[in-house]
Amino acid sequence: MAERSHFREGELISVLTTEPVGRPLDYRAPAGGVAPGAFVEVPLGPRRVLGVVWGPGEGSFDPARIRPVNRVLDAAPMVPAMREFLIRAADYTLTPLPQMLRLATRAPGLADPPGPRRVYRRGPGDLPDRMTDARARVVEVLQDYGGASFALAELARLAGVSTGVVKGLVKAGVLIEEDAPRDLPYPRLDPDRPGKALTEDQAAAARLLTEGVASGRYGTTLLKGVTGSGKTEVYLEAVAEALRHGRQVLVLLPEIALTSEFLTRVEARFGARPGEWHSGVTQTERRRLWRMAGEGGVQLVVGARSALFLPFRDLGLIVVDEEHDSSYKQEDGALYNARDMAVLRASLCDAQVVLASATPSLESWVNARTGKYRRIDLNARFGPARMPSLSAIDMRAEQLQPNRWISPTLARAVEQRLARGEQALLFLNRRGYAPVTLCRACGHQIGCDQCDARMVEHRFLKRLVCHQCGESRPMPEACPSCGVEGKLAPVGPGVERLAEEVAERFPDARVAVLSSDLFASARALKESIRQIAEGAADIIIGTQIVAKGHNFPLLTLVGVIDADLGLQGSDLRAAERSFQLVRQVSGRAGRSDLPGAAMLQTWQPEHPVIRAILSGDEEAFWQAEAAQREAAGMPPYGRLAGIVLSSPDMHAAFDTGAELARKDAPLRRIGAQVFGPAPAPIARVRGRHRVRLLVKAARGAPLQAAISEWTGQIRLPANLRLTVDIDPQSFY
DNA sequence: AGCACGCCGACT
DNA sequence: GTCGGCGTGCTC
Repeated sequence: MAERSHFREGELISVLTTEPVGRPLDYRAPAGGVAPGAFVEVPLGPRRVLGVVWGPGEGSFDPARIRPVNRVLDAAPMVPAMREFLIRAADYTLTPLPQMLRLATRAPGLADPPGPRRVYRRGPGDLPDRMTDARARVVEVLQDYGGASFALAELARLAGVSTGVVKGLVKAGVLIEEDAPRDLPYPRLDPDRPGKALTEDQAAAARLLTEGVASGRYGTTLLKGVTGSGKTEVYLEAVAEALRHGRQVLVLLPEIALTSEFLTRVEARFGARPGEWHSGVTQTERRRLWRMAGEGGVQLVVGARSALFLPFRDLGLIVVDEEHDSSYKQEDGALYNARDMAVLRASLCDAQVVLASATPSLESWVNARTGKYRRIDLNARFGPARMPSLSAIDMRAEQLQPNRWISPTLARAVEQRLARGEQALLFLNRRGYAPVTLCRACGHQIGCDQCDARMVEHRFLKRLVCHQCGESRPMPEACPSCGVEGKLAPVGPGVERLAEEVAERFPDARVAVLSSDLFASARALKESIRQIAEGAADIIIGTQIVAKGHNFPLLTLVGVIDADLGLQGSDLRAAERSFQLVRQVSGRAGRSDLPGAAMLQTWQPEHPVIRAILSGDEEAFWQAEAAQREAAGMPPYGRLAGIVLSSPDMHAAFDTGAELARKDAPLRRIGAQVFGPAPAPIARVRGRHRVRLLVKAARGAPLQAAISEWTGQIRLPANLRLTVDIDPQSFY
């Protein structure tokens, strides 16, 4: 993007704001001028809003009414590649550009003046007569960090003391309290510290990634490695190479719970902690990281998908860890897939992308096969650990009591592990006590008032919870439909109910339930996982959060309670997701030197997905799945877009849907078909009725342009919202 | 997103 | 006559 480097005072400039005004507006450059990409505050009607200098003014607006920029904010200007990224991402996802800019400015206090903050450091004074353990720890931390200054809370946390101890040391003359500028750069990472010794395979893989980074050009690599093969060590070498070239790195992780383990590894490898970006970090820290991304004061950022919209100055590498994970797809607000947007962003700033996974998405697998991505396989597990042995338990042949879900075969296997002092994991991807609550008097199933979903009993909370909208209410005594008391019965298992069965059958075992809703915070969950990994439990009962990259060295048996869950339904990705999930969770077994086993309880052992998992022949599974999608013209061989119309009035939504379906000429011109309108999978959410249309097009078709033209034909009635989801993750 | 403008029904 | 319902459109 060739552009002017500076606009002089009074010159006409166009500014993109975060307000939903469809295009940039013209303003006059302020005193002292302004650079393209600069973050500015501009007047808009009676308000002052955040904006970015987008380029020279258009000049089509009445010059007399053009107002000047209020002030230029104290932040590094957004680089051209970042602006281009926002434009392209907006075009791709059919999201208005201002909303895209909002994603890129999600940091608190961007407009604040750069004021000082109170910090604490070691002074020249001697240690006081009254030394305590707590005081010694504070002094030790300060020594470890060699004269650095800390915010009060941060220093107290690092030393594991209360803030009072720090204050006390100030009084005693040991510490100095002073003002320091805000938003300091992050400690430098040293890429040349020795890393872990790599195996030959790992070193070869690392070499390929490093060469890519050193080329200074765009490229995407699928790094496929079985659980425990050392993917992280390998891509950390690519990170090191980017750091050597002075370029920034972003590592995306699907779960906050995984970050702290990763931070520890980064610290061990590079000698300092990277920047951290997710919903759990403090506001001050978010602000600091956002600014340092632009200034180049942070070399490595570890974060959730929204970190992709940080205004990096010079991004040289993006790692998308567990790239198949469905949480990379943002499902509310702007609909984007962070994995795909990472590739887009990298292609615009000459960066490399590493997509890491043991069980890649079919999209990435196909892209690697067609040569669009490079593929590197890590096959051997690191050290003595081997892949677990896999077997099916045919539930048709098992003697199962009513309301019991652990088969005798699985129970015997669990008993063996208990006898040997090893751990067993029972995996069931269902939160709560029971998925259905049924009235035995009238047959009524308790549903959510706001959604067309069933309420799930959470016995631990003594409440019914809607997993769709989060609505909850106390567990009733009487049936809300017929009023009869004491006839409500749970149907089917959730992890809480499974825990009851386990407690009955294995009364001496220590049982831990890992389900996201049972923990107050990501921190608490993480701590619990750490204790369990160290042996604090004999039997672990878990939902899918256990499938995501945690290490349990003592674990030698994984029992999948319902391997068929997720095979039903007509969801495009049901087979793929089941395959990935079951493989991931069975990969938890036998990570250290103990051999592991995984047992899958299934009612249909002959199902192709179950057979593919058991055979261990992943390539055969992908090939079969890819052939099926290709024959059906489905992604990644065809393109899809989902359109959801929502309104409090069901008829209004349906009528508009029908009108859209009738006026499909713009779609027909590109050879696309429209299906629907039909009630969306969850036909009612928070009192709004949802109607869905599906557009299917050939791979190369200009889908976005056609959809814009198509939906632009109709005027939406008030109260009716239309959202477009390009490349939807799931639909029915 | 706000906020003003404006075009119709119910009130003093 | 005038207050106020919220549908429509503008913000440089």
